[in-house]
Amino acid sequence: MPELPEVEVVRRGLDRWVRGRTICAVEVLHPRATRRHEPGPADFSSRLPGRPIAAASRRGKYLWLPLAPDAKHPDEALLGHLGMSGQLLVLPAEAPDGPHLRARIRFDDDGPELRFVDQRTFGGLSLDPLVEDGAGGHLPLPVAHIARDPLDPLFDDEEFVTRVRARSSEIKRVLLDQTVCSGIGNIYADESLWRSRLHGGRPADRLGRPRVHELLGHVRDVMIEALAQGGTSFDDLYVNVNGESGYFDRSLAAYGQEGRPCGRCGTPIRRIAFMNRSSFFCPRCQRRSPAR
DNA sequence: CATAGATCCTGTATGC
DNA sequence: TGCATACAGGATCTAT
Repeated sequence: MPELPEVEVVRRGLDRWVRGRTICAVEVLHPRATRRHEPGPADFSSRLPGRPIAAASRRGKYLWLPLAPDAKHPDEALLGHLGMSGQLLVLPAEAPDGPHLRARIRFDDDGPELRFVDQRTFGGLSLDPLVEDGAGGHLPLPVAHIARDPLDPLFDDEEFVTRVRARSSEIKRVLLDQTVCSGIGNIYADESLWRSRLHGGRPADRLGRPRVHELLGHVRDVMIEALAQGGTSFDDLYVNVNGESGYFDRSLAAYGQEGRPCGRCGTPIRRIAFMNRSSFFCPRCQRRSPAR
């Protein structure tokens, strides 16, 4: 599932293969692909041709391609979210359409095209105005409420710790709240909690500042490590989140490891249902009630 | 306002 | 074999 490191790999691919090119044709093949674009798929398709792509940007799990502004067009961006199963592929125009192709973007240089492929259709594309981010930058309007991510140079560690400790919810839920800190999904939440020896069910407001600082450090570490691995498994003409093969060899200590021995103490990793999904943890290293 | 839970979706895996 | 069910889960919506 694409979380911050996977999305960053895609962003880098888009920056390399799509930035500077001018869109010439857009096809929407599934209505859900543009459901977040309020004016509808026809409007989405008709407003993009002729617009050059100026950059490839990201905050948390959101990706966007700022479009070069001109006299007729204000600052706006092609915004994308991969959801659970979305892929943005750069492929030769003659490559056959694979299954679950939801949208196609062609360029006026007749080079490789951009395809949005999404089996479970939780992802989507839209065209949105850019607004100021309060620090001299811009971001798409639907992303304005999303917090900076831990790899953002302007991420404020002290503010994060304060905001986490202001919440009475379980710490895992707070980690997954994209308005507190963006980019963390179920996998990296479990991995960070395991490294921190924290049970995801611990109330956030009962953790001391040093504990939350340490947790943030582990969040950052696990993301940087995953990014370093992800950067190697892609070939050039293929901008891909290969949810199955590319990243499943990540060295996961907790996520998906039910029944396998904890890397620290050997106790079998347990799986419990939480927030309509699974949580994996070591029942010995990660106690719900802290030892006295 | 903060919080918790339901909901969207479809291919794959599992159970009877 | 075939059908039904569980599962994967990010973001948003609704209810309290």
